[in-house]
Amino acid sequence: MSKTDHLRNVPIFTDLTDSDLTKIASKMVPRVYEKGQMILLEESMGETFFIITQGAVKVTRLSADGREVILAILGESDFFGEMSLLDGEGRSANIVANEDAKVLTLSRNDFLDCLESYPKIAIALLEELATRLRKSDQQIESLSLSDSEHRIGITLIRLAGELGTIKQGHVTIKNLPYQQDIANMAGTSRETVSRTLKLLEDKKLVRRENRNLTIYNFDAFRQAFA
Amino acid sequence: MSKTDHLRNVPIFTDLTDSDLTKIASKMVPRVYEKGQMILLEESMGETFFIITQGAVKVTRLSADGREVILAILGESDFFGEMSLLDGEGRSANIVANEDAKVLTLSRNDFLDCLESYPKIAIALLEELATRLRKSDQQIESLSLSDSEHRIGITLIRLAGELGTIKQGHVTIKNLPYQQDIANMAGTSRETVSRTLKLLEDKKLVRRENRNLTIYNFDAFRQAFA
DNA sequence: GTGATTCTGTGACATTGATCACAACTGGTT
DNA sequence: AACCAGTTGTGATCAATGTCACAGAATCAC
Repeated sequence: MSKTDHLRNVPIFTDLTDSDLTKIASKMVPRVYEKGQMILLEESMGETFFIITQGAVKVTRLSADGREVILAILGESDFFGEMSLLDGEGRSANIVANEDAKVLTLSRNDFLDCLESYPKIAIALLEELATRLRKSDQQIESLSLSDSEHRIGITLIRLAGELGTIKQGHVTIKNLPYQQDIANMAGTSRETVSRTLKLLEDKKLVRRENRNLTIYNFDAFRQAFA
Repeated sequence: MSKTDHLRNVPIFTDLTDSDLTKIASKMVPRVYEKGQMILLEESMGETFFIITQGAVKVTRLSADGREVILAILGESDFFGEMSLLDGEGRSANIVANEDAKVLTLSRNDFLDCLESYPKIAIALLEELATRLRKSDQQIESLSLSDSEHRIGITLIRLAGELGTIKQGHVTIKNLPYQQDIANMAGTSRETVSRTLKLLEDKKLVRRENRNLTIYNFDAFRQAFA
């Protein structure tokens, strides 16, 4: 798949003509990372915009004593790095390749040029940031008000949205992340995730086999937890 | 103060010329709310953009059983309502006047027109959303990793930023919100806030008198909690 | 000023869920 | 097959903090 083809799938570029896409694509530089590799480090100045063309990355923050919060897991056609470019502050999160990943990068100036020259990109980006803010707000709510079982349920819903495939009403998350990662997304401990997944299985809400997890009735599940 | 003067103070309009400001101001309609009044209701479709010219509002989400999370407290020159306009989703939060408040409103169409006609507004708005997203991420981190004392400390820092006045190194928050509201911002209980404020006072980190709270050494305080 | 209402302080108690410790499993490697 | 590192399951323990209950303060309304 060509660079241009990749760009076409990215929400913020969908409104552009092919020739505009090609122009932008020509400025983008591909890079490759292996699983576990750090892509962006907290505290460093962000100077690059990234689009994921293959694989997945996790966006994290680390506490002083080394514990980790996972803010998001991003996959193909998702992008990151825009925050520092927009408000000029240093990076506030780390990005790590969660599996082998390929990305396209755009320099600060080229990115800002795009925004100036294509107002549609700016507006689409606003849309995307609004959506992210909405998700963050939900996350804050659930961390504030829900117990660990609900938080884990909500985390599974998030994962289903990002990594799941639907098949006649039930959603399967292939290659479920490690329990430690789920814990870091849900703001709880690894052991609690282990116990809760078992509980959900006992309640016949989900089934696990190998590294896959299936939510039997996704709508009911959402109803129960969100 | 005229409408135009108010607009000039709003970050997303600062780059505009006076004549542009006047043009926008002419489309804005003022409204007044009294303390406690609901300005926007969750679930309803957002169709208006608001700028606060006087007073303060709180942005909340409510759980099924009536508990409340306060996502933000907004004051003069802050704005809200833009999220639904941008991504077309229904409202995800409630807005309540926290004290008597005056606002200027802009209709959906006029707002979107502004974005199209003044790319600078779009870019400034991107900046603002990036900043908010950053704050949300911090909030998620602290809810996930910090104990109640730290979360309350961080909440006081947020409040200081929004409502505080600096005076030779120490910051005073006049008219400290009720403990219940602080609890709803910090994701803890009212009683814990009461005990923790006392603890911070015992540690000589803050002083309380009447409804004001002073943080003696703001930098040190931030160091200790953020 | 008096009463009513709303906020705050504080003890007692119950509970959630973190932590520790270790066993069992899994998947890859030699 | 035997090993090993990385995951997961599970019991025991315990501290943090939510909840309940009520008293004392502050504020508001008349």
